[in-house]
Amino acid sequence: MNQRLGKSYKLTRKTLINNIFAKGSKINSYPILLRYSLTSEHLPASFQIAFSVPKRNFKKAVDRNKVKRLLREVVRKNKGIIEKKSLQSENKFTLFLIYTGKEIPDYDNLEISIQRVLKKLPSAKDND
RNA sequence: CAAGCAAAUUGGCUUGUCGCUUUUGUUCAUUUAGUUCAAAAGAGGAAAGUCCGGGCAGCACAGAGCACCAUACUUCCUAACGGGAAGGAUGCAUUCAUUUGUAGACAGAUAGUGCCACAGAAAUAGGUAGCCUUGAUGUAACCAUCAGGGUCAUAGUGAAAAGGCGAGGUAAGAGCUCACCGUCCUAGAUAGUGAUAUCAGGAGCUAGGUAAACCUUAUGGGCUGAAAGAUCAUGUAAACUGAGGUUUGAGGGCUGCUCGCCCAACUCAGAGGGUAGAUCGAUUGAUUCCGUUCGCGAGGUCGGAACUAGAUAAAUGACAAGCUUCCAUCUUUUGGUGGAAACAGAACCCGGCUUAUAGAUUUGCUUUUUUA
Repeated sequence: MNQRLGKSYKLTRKTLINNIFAKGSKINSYPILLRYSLTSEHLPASFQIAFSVPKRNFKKAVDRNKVKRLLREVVRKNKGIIEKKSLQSENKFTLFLIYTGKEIPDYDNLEISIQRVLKKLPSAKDND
């Protein structure tokens, strides 16, 4: 199965990010906070996602990098969950994943947490 | 041999699976963007703090003064520096020894102002006690009282009390005079590029500290930073360019103030702006390595070779196994079990400084123990 998560999956456009925070929904399940939205614009990939680790909880850049790499790795292995949710629709997910924990997680526990959050995502529906 | 301190160097490795960024080739589609597969490359000594200096870029590069800021022994290195090298003087420690080591924003306290608790007669200046002495009065005299003069030798202080010590000298004293030491001065001599050193001559010698207090002197400094700035692409501004041109001044500009300078209503012509995005800026450079030669050294000359991250909501990772090192514990030992892998992540690029840093290696110094 394809487990790639390249550059096209990266959420970079400012307007889309602002849209998530303005109109999107959120799922809070410690230590993960997921904000998401649906868009009908053309995206180069099946969804786009951004990762964030607050500077408040991790003062050192090394630690923030490590957590973000772990987050990206887990999502890469589990991206099928997101793709299944939007198979039936023209719209695509834009996601913003924030790690709210205060300690560096290990891989296995983080995978359980993220799978739990992703499964709460509703299935996408076409706009009327 | 062990421990400590200082300096320098180094800053884990291998395999498998799944992935990320860039470049090159390649497949598909094609105006591009994209996409398949393969190969190559992919964090540091501090990438950090953003403390100095420079390159580069822009700001309308006439300028002057004041203010403000920085620096402060000498010579040299460097693109430059507040950095570095070598040296000088001073303090401290050490030594037979200016012998060795070490420290520091090491211009000026004789331009001026301020501050210095407590103590002390007195703190930058006077005369409290004391000593010596003159006059008056009292007294036989010693002496006492009053008024004046000289003086810092004596004084339970203090960080500091009019260079120190000895001799002469004096009514008592005093660099008042002298020897030695100290201090200051010199278009002096010698040595040195120089800071300065040694010697010579002169001055009786005007004074404690603080300039990381104000300040003075000398030298230097325009401001803003890569979110700078440039280009592209639906098209039309009050912003830009050129020509003409009014007002004497409201407003604006390249930092704070003053002066000075410039722009500026409007008309005509030209050219296109903003938001989002993309590309350039952006990695070939005061580059790295090797050799050569000059220099005590920091470094410089010459020759050869190499290309060594280029991301941008920001790549360089995850999992598994093994090795290596360290720690704890069990064990007589071999070894077993468990844990850990320092500090830390490029963001335009260089040169420095500062701070963080487990373990390993090397060198030097100090101390202790053991053996001979």
